[in-house]
Amino acid sequence: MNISRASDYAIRGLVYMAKQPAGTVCFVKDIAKNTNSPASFMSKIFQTLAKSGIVNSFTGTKGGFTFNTQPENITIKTVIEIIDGPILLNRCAVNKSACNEIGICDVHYMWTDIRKILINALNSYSIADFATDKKNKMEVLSGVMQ
Amino acid sequence: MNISRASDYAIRGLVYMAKQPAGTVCFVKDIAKNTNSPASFMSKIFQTLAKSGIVNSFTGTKGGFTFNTQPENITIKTVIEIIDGPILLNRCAVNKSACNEIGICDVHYMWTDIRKILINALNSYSIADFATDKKNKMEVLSGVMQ
DNA sequence: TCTGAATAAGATATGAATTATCTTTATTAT
DNA sequence: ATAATAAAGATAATTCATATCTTATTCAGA
Ligand code: SF4
Ligand code: SF4
Repeated sequence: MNISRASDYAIRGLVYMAKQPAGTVCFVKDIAKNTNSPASFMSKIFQTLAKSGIVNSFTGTKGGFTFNTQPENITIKTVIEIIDGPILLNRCAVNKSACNEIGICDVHYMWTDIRKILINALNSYSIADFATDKKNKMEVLSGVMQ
Repeated sequence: MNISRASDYAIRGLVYMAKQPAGTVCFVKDIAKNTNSPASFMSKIFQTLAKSGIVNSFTGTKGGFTFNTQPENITIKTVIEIIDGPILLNRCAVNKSACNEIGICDVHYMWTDIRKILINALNSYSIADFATDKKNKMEVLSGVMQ
């Protein structure tokens, strides 16, 4: 039921990037430091993000990462899918051959239903939502905070 | 993000039980056979369900399991929590000491929000929903099925 | 042009959790 | 007694999450 640590790090790493001036080339070292995450692990994570195309990577001295997609257009669902793979609560959700009960299973439908709800929720937040001042964000996201 | 196999088995095992006449004492052997699940594993799972109190266990010949809570009142959330533990998408959701970013973390609020949505969805289905004829169930749950 | 530092990319290792299975014990009906 | 059942505990196999280590790439400066 948990998302992985890797996804948590990825999201917060991208939020850190989104807080920098647009176009800034960010080093893994700095991203890791500012998110209290292991640099070596974060490096791996950003490799995966780069492969997916949502960030650019530049090797060598002065290398690093920049956004290739606007933070507004990167949803939490997108990030989790890149890092953890397809979002699913039960194996039958996406892969028909993952379970041979499909067709006779009473509860299969429920999982597709709940999965839709979850995906919708994860899609309703973008990286950009967290890049602005925290107080403002809270007010925007929750409507009213006391 | 996945629920465990154990929870999947538990849910389908309980649905099988709910299909039997009320009060029937069910053997793990039969529950496992009718759900295509490993009997030894299912035995372990029902031990846990019994400990939680939602089913009764009877040892000895003609022993087995019966409901201790009406299937209508056993939601999917209940079952998953018994088997997999508290429902959470990220470690910060329930345990404040699980992450030392809490307090400074930009995205913490999001996880509490999405968690609520997920829990609500899991609570909207009960074991009894799947114990009746499949076609009827589909119609009830989805409103209109084509 | 060389050398070295900074960086990402790729390969490997560790550890924990999941998914079972096996064995023994306790209980009960016949 | 015997057979049938679950409970309990130990252990094994597998998979996955997590993290580190090694290699390749790029660039700046001598
Ligand atoms: S819910 Fe049904 S179809 Fe889905 S994995 Fe479980 S048994 Fe298979
Ligand atoms: S979202 Fe923030 S508070 Fe929650 S686990 Fe991740 S870093 Fe910690």
